Amino acid sequence: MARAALYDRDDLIKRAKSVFWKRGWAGTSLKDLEAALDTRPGSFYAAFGSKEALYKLTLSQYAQEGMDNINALCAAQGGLAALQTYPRILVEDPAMAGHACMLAKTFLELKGQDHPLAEVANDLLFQMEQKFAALFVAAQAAGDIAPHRDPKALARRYQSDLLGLRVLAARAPDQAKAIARDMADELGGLSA
Amino acid sequence: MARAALYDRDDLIKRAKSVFWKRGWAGTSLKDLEAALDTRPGSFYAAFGSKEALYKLTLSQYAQEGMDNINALCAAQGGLAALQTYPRILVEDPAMAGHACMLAKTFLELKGQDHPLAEVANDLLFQMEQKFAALFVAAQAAGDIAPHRDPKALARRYQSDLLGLRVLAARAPDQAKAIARDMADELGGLSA
DNA sequence: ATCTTTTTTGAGTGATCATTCAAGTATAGA
DNA sequence: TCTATACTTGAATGATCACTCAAAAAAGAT
Repeated sequence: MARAALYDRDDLIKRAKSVFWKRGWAGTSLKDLEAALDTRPGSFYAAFGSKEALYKLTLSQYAQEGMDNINALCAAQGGLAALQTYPRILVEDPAMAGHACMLAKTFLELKGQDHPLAEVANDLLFQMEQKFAALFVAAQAAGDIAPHRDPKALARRYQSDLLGLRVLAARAPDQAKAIARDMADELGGLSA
Repeated sequence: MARAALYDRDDLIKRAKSVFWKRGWAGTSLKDLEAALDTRPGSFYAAFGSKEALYKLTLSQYAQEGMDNINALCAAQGGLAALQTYPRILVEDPAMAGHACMLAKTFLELKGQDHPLAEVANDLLFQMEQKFAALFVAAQAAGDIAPHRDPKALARRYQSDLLGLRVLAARAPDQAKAIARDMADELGGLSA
């Protein structure tokens, strides 16, 4: 054995995620990361291998947190209520508001350059969509949503609305709140 | 008098717009632009001054084209019908599909770096919103939308939905068509 | 044909980019 | 205490970035 690392790896990923989320892929330089992580190049590359590998880790952590949030909401309130509350949280939680969805930002920034990270973000977005679809299925089984509705279509529309909502939240936070309310109301009207 | 320029300025802006739209601000290098415009550095800087100045011109041209499209739709079909057709066009027109809204992309990429272009994109998005609001007002006056609805709120929601729609259109074009249809249907239900 | 004015060319600028690596430092096990 | 093994440091790498500028080329005016 020998010397142990001075840093907490998960904490470094968390800090990197915050920087990448805000500044994007090309907008974040290694100097930015070294400052945020308090790390010198050698340690950085020993720990993560490359800027791209670290970005990938932050995307996974970001998506996992999103899943955790949904699951917590779901356990506390049930499926449909969770879907209704989630937009409001996205818009009101100071940790979220101000930045749009990191997955969507990554996809939009890098898709046109055929960068591998765009595909990673896209996959994670699809996983989210499937999670939403599962919640719609459950809500339908519980009788909260009329039988003739297609849960997959509802999930896609829900995610699409969420994306638009979060772009607006980055532009005009107060107006986003009204739209989050509208979304919740509409979900309530799906039983007919 | 003396030698005349070899290029058509508007055509150069159009070509630059296409590159910037696809690759984004940081993802587009001057080499990319020189290749797309068939221009050498000296001419480029004589014509546009800087990469940023050209990007600004492309944003304006992009927004102007959007306005023109809306106005044409409006003249042909009337206000509400135009609002209903627009999402479908955005998703089906091969010139549009595949890329999300350039204004939103620009805003999302550059907002976190406090880049001046983010504010430019934001302003143009607001102008679009006001255009939508005017159409909702007209549709209300024509009796197509119930009096208790708030046209400004409808416009914000419409734009938000459009943004989400166009992100999805960049990810999964075929699924976006179904959502464009949903949006049109919902607008038809606003008379109650 | 010559002059004047403008555009075009392309090598060159310094800055910054992500990344590497040899040398220095710290620690667990013997 | 000594040694083996890892981690940390920071100067250096070549590539690419947006941009400049002096010289060459082109064309209307006379």
